[in-house]
Amino acid sequence: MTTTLGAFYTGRPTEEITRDLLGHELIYTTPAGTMSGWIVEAEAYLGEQDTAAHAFNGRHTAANAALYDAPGTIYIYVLRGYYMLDVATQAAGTPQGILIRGIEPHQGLDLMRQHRDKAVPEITNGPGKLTAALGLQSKALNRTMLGAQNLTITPTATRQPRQVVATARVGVSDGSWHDRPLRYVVAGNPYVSASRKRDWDRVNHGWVAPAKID
DNA sequence: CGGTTGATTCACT
DNA sequence: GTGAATCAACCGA
Repeated sequence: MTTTLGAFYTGRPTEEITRDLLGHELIYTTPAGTMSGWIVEAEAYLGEQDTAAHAFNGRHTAANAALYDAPGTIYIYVLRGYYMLDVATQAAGTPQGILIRGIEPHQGLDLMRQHRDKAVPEITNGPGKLTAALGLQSKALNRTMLGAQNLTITPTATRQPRQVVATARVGVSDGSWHDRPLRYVVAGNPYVSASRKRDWDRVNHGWVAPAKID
């Protein structure tokens, strides 16, 4: 059987895919070095019906065309000067997707610091922050597939969340879907955006087991 | 072609 | 917690 990386992103509801994506590792390879991190926060956007989605009501423009592409296609857009990283889910023509909102750095933290001079966890605890840390400051990869260039996400989880919590999406205050629990986070992880210090799991960061020593 | 708008972040109080 | 910066993209004229 042929398994493509994109196969992970279709065949079941986008909510389920989004929840499942926590613990997968985002890996960006550049001439200066490799940077990677475990996904700790992500949001599902469910297409034409979703009042908060870019494809709400069938909106289809040059800027959001990636959402209509094959599952596993990278969707990058700029919001208030910040680059956002999404992955298209579902078959081509069904414009659903996942916004990556937080990663826990694994490889290349020093390189991330060169791109974004902040202490942990502020370096990658938001959607615009993590792209800045990676130095992903262009739309060059928009509408390309994960794994086709120098940005990929592991097809399976490399760490397992102890508990996943679903909440309303951040920055979605209007529309009938504003309360839907489509944001998934690794409970207790410090790299979850706007998380409280007192809620952090300082020992395992909300994972079932500590990271392996490479 | 100009006014408006965010799936945000940061510096303040 | 609140306000302001910021800018590509959208939309109506």
